[in-house]
Amino acid sequence: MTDTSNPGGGEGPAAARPRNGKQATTIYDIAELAGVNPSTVSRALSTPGRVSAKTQKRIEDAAAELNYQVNVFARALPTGRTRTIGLIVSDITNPAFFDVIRGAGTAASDHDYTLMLAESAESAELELTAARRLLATVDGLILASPRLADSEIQQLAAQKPVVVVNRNVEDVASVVADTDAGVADAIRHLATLGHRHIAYVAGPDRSWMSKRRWESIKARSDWSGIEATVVASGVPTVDGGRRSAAAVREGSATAVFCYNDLMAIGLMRELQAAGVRIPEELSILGFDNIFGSDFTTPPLSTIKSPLHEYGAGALRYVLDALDKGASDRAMPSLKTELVLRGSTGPAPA
Amino acid sequence: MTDTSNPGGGEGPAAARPRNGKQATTIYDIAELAGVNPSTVSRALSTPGRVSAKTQKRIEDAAAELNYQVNVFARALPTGRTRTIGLIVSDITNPAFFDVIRGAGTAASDHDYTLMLAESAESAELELTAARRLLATVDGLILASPRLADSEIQQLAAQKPVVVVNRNVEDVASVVADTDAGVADAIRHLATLGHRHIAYVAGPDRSWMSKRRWESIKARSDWSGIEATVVASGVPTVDGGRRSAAAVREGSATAVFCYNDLMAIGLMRELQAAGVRIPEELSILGFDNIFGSDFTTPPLSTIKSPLHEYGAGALRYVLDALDKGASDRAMPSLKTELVLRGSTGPAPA
DNA sequence: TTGTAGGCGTTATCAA
DNA sequence: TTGATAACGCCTACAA
Repeated sequence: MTDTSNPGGGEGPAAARPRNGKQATTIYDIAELAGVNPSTVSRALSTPGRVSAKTQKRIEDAAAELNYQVNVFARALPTGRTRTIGLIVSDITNPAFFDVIRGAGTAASDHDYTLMLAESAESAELELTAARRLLATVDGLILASPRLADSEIQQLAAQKPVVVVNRNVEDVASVVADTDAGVADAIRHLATLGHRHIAYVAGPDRSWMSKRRWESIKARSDWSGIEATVVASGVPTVDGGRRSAAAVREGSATAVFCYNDLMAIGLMRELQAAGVRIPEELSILGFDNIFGSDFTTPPLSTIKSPLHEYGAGALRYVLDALDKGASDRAMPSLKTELVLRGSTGPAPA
Repeated sequence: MTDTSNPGGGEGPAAARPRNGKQATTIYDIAELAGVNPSTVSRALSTPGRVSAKTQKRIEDAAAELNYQVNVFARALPTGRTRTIGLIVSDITNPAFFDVIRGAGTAASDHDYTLMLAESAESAELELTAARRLLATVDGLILASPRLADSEIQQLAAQKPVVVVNRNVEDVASVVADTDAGVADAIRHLATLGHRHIAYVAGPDRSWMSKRRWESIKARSDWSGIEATVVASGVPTVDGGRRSAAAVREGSATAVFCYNDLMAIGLMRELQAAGVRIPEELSILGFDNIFGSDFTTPPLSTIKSPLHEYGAGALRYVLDALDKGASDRAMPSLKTELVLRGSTGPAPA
């Protein structure tokens, strides 16, 4: 269709060097040009301060002139370090991970690290494969909403620093927000609006956070004298939400929390398609406050998660663990927050 | 807040080896256990077929018993190959890239390659940095909707196989869909509905595809005797679309194409907020058919792009280039397609 | 402060 | 078919 020209001539087995045929420049070239020993070049370039200012400059100039680029593999071989952090998200199409990714990415850049991103498409097997593959090349790993078993995660964490996001695993560092704060506000709000019975549409069974959210809702409802029940569970997608519509209608709840915004959107649309008016007949709440949660009519009320901080916090933690060997750094306290929009209203009479 | 326990004891400089203290097993260990030379192990494990069936099995058994894992750095040093392909997207928060990423990711897995994902956040500088960094470690690179200058891309392509998506760059392989097909259908549809004047809200000036889409719209409008004008341009986001609302209202067009769905959604919402009824007073069309483009009220009419195929096709091309050295493989012919939903209707009288 | 020399784990060349 | 041996590019004791 468009350009099908040769994107670069192959030159057989010499794939290591640039395709223009010239050898990539090494510290030996620099050493020669600067009139010093290669080891001095290595020191100057990797451990600034261990070389006299004069030779430092000479070496830097030579490096610049030769357009030198470190060979990360050669460096990784003796050190084992790559200045790279891996991030695995359970579903790249879930906008909730946008900000997690951005947060981790910018935090990585800030520290001159590179982020390697992979997704598991909600599959535990794929996740394990990706994790193992990544772990071989990165210095540390962040698992966002992992579907892996605790034992598998612990096994990974035994090899290199690992941080899980949105989940707790014994002996593994984790970044989780305090869901209680947002949930408390939400339930207080619903109580004020006259709701006496609320429902929860849960996420996947393997989701630690889905359970956590339910516990929070349940505790808070009890406290407020409101009845709360789990009416369904499913995949944490728009489609999963759609499929929960029947169960929701069968119940007698006048307000329903969904495990996340995606499910809430699916539920709302399916219900509306069946003629149910939102929020007049039913109030709907999501979790996370993802991109697009305000596109719907009515716009979705939701409990906002500090997505960006998940990513940034997790990354900083990994870096700390890398630096200090062990990390006793306290995780920042992250809070959720109620975002009221149009999908919640007074309980029907 | 949650678990802040030590995610793994540091053991000082020996970061290369597993944290349990044991050395990682090498081909030397296998050689010893199997009673052969390390070089034979290397052959057996990397170039199957160059070793007798008997020793092959012995080596594989030994490798399995010792739970051997190749050291990718050590392998990359002499070969220069990592079985890794880089993918840089201009904006990770644009759902249009979901399927591009998925397409490339699964195609990579199919061929036992790993995808490294990075984003440039619509910044040419960040993109160049990311591209250079990636290029050092990957075997090939895919640039999706790059903001780089042609010359910069050509420079990258001179080093390793590079494919650009959604853009044409001389002497660089590219994957682009035929926008004419979908645009022709759309304009025929609008003409039938009585529209005589349409507008185009363009994307970023650096976007090759934005220009391409305009050309297609213009050509097709001329052909149908419809007047077509560019009324605005901006960042390809919801917000960018919002900001084009004023310019759109000032014009006299009764139907407007936006560079992408994100802009179309922003425009529609801004207009609706100002009391404009869609599609009664104005028809709106987007491009790509992204996730969420049907969340709006009315749901968005759009021209669907073969997003998944962009990713898969680009990846296969890179792999081909890697294999054959040069690649004269023809790109698959990709077509766009009109998706009619609720944001288009008869021209107002 | 700088030079010397050995090693990181694999692949590749050359003999045997 | 297999074994010995030299790269690959960099880092790091150790010695000067």
